Amino acid sequence: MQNVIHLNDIANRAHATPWPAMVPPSDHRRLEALLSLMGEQLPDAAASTGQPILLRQLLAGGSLFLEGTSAEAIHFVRAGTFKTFRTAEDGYEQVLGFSARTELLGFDAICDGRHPTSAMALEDSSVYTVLLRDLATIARSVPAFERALHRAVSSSLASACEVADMMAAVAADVRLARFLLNVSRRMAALGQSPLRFVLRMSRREIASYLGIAHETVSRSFGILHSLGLVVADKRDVEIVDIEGLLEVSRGTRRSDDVKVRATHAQTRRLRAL
Amino acid sequence: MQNVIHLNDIANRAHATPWPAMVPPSDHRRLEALLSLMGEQLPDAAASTGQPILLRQLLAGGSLFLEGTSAEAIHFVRAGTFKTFRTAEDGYEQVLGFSARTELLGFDAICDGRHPTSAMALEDSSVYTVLLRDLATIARSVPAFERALHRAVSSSLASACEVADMMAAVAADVRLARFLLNVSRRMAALGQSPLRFVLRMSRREIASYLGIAHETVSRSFGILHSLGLVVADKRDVEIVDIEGLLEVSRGTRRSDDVKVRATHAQTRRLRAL
DNA sequence: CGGACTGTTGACAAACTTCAATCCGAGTGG
DNA sequence: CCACTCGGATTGAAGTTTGTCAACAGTCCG
Repeated sequence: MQNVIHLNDIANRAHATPWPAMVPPSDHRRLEALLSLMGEQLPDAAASTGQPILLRQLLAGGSLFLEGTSAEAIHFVRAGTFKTFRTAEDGYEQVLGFSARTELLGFDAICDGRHPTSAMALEDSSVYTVLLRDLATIARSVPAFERALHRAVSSSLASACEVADMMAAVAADVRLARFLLNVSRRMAALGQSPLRFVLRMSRREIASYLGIAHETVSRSFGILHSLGLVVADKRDVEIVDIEGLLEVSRGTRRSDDVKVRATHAQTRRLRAL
Repeated sequence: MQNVIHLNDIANRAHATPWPAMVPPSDHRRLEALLSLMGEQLPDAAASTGQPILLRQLLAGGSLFLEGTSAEAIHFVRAGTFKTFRTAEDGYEQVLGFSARTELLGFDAICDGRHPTSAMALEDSSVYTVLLRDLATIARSVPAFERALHRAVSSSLASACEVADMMAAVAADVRLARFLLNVSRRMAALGQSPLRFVLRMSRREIASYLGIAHETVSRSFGILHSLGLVVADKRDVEIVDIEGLLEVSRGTRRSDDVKVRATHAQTRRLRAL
């Protein structure tokens, strides 16, 4: 309900703002731009299929799609930042990830036709949207698009692993260190400074993402600061000692669990011979 | 290294066992079986492309692929159970997920050509293997395969969300409750009893997956037992009161975090008008 | 039977969540 | 225009959960 209102609102103000909510498709150039974004060569000129690729722009706080709604498209982030999240029955919001330029959103809805998550813009953002209806056609007629899609999906899976990496194994300050290093790497990949950046998400969102209380996030920032590793003022972050931060990020749980596990695995393999 | 040894060993004993490690491709029938497994219609007879789809069989404890090795194929689980995991420098093993029949493994390696995770069989298992070299060709020539692939990838993404759901938000006994319900649903989806099943993984693996100590897993089993919700003897589990288990699984953190967040989002949207 | 592993339980210390108070910045309304 | 409110962020104190260390029962296998 809220989203309907919201989307309408965005659409309504389209005439009054330099950010129209939905740009009508302009064949080929759009595809070219998308492939360029995703690091693929331009399609051979013959590939001008005229398939509709939409450019959609959202304001900070705008929803790209909502949990539970039917899946109609996938989206490649062109600019800005999104968070994906699920909302529990009691209203608790679990942040599942943050997505920046070149990342893919909405693909997890294909398997059952409904979005298992919501996605919201954390700042003014824009995405290339490909309708599911056209997906197979484009993929088949433009190999470069298919490659880009496969890589984007694969990246999504890989970064899902990183989420687990951060949440599952460690103390709060180590989680925060890993999070900051993760952000740092992403910034570098986007050609921005990996040592000085502005977080686009609130402490609460970070806390939900890392699986800790937001007060603990603040305290962990304090710990990293007192160790001389980072300087943070609200959302402005500077990494002072990245080596030290890496050192902290290596902390895990007690590791005796595992060595036995490895031994066990070897045992099983040997036993199998 | 170990895996090379291992695979060779498996291959060596192929002549002495009913479980050959690598079955030579037998065109078309293999593809048909794979598509049937993935819930797609048989391809039109014309689609007999003769693309190699391998059937690979592994013993309990065998590695399907190892973290850091170059990616050469993707795998559809035909039978058995796998765990995927990453090993930290200090040897701590973070379990990222468990995969059963119809699930896809190895796709997260496509983006950079190296496996970010390892996969190991928890019991005797078998997979259909499609070489990356052939992937685009098959996908383009067999639409049903492409659909199946997209759905499988999408499912992987969706279940990655569930991991986050379990690990990030809750007390240990709630995590365990969610885990058991998750297993229960998967069992149901595979046509087995959702109320009585055998876990294929150890307490340590569950603990790593849920991000808690293995002793805490034992204690949480004890709590769920004392609440009259489940009866567990080692890896044999019976869900006695699934409603009660669902009730427990709904527990989250204090939820005031979120409601404000929603208000905030609305504010931003309204402000934007 | 010894060795190795799984699973369970107890005790204690450490870390975290929660509740609470405060500061600050931004937008609202008088 | 300024006081006011609301939410973000930080910090303190208290209570609880959980991780860790340790010991032990049960199982499988050589």
